[in-house]
Amino acid sequence: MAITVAIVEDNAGICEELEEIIREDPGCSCVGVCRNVQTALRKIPALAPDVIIMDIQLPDGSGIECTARLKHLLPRTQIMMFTIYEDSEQIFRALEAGASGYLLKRTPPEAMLQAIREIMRGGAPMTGEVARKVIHSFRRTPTQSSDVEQLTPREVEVLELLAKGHLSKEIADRLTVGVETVNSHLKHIYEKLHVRSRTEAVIKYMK
Amino acid sequence: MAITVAIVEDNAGICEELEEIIREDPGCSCVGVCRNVQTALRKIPALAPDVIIMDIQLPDGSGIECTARLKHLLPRTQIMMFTIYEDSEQIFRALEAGASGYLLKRTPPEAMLQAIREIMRGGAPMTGEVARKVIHSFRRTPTQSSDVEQLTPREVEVLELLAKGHLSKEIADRLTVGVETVNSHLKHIYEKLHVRSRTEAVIKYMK
DNA sequence: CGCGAAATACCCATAACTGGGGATGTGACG
DNA sequence: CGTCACATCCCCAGTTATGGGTATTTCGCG
Repeated sequence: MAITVAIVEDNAGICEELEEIIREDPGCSCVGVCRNVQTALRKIPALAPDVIIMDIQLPDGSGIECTARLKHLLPRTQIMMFTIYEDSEQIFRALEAGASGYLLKRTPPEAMLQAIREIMRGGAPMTGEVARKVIHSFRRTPTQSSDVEQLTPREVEVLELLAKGHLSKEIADRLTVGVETVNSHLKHIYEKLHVRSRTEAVIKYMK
Repeated sequence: MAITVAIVEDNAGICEELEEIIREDPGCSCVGVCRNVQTALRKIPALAPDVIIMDIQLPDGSGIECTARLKHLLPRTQIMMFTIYEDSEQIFRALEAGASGYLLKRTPPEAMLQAIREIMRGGAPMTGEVARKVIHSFRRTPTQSSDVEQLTPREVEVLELLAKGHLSKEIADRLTVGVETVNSHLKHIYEKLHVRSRTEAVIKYMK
């Protein structure tokens, strides 16, 4: 059975090019084309396509907002961003909204079919630069760890419970020690993390 | 000029296979092979290869720890994980440690050369399943918004300052209102978020 | 053995927070 | 005009947290 694809894209040229490529492939069929957010939200839920190709810059709103709404209505539909924006802000917001792929428009159109198959296989097709930005966002800044890592094992244990929102008394019970002990640990934690309250400590711990 | 590659891998068969594939490519050259973490940390810094292919399970420790140390010594070297582990825990820890690629061992060896070129171009080669897991980690859970979004604008303002670690008094000054007002807002915030302390509120706010 | 770090526990004063009450003014909405 | 949500302020009693001590035990290191 063919993969059903819907397109949300305002540029007529790109739109037709995409449509043609998809129609030419026997494994895919294009079931709908929308030129703006409003039409997309009205028509696509009924179509329930397997894949949506989504532009970001649309005449009546953002494709990211549109992605969030459609993903909510169609959780099993895979949404692939197809845009000129390659700044981290747009990328992360699109992924938060529920996109599973992110291709830049400079990507050769032929690669789109490849990407559609990839996204249906459970992959996440991305342009190389996008992938690198995503990966980089995981990088742990070596600053914070330096602070947290000079805590003793016991102090880390206390801090973990603190970061779950427990009171000192609850932490004491969990560790089967006195409240006074927890207070002592907290004092040391505050000193080492250079903070003045449990809230600040938790914020620092959670980065 | 050829791309220099070092391999950290304990399995002799895989190791030789990788080495051969790399040697056969005119654009790459294999400059070192290590069978464990200790050797890798001793030999590779002097080799300063362009790319390191890193296993995770090594006889004398974790390739993730090894990745963190090598990346610190050689910031411009690209490190590609090559492993059987596909659980999110390992993936994210490897990326945090500084890896720029993550291939599973079931990946056909021929794809390795492709991946090496990709990683040098500034990309981030990943197996499809890995890419999807990475992307999914960005998904915003719709739970948070439900709770937080029923706060009034002013309450959100207070919560934001709370999440920066400020005391009630500091929040009051920043908003040019009395401490009592901030306390009132806090009471309402606690009710709406179903929490009992500022720390819990901040945790909930930061997800 | 002596030293220091870590974990444990206690005391205490001050400060901050929590949760209950009530009170006022404003602005939106029907 | 009345109602309601919101923001503002106040009081107060009880709890919790903060920061300054001190002290004991255990454990590893030289």
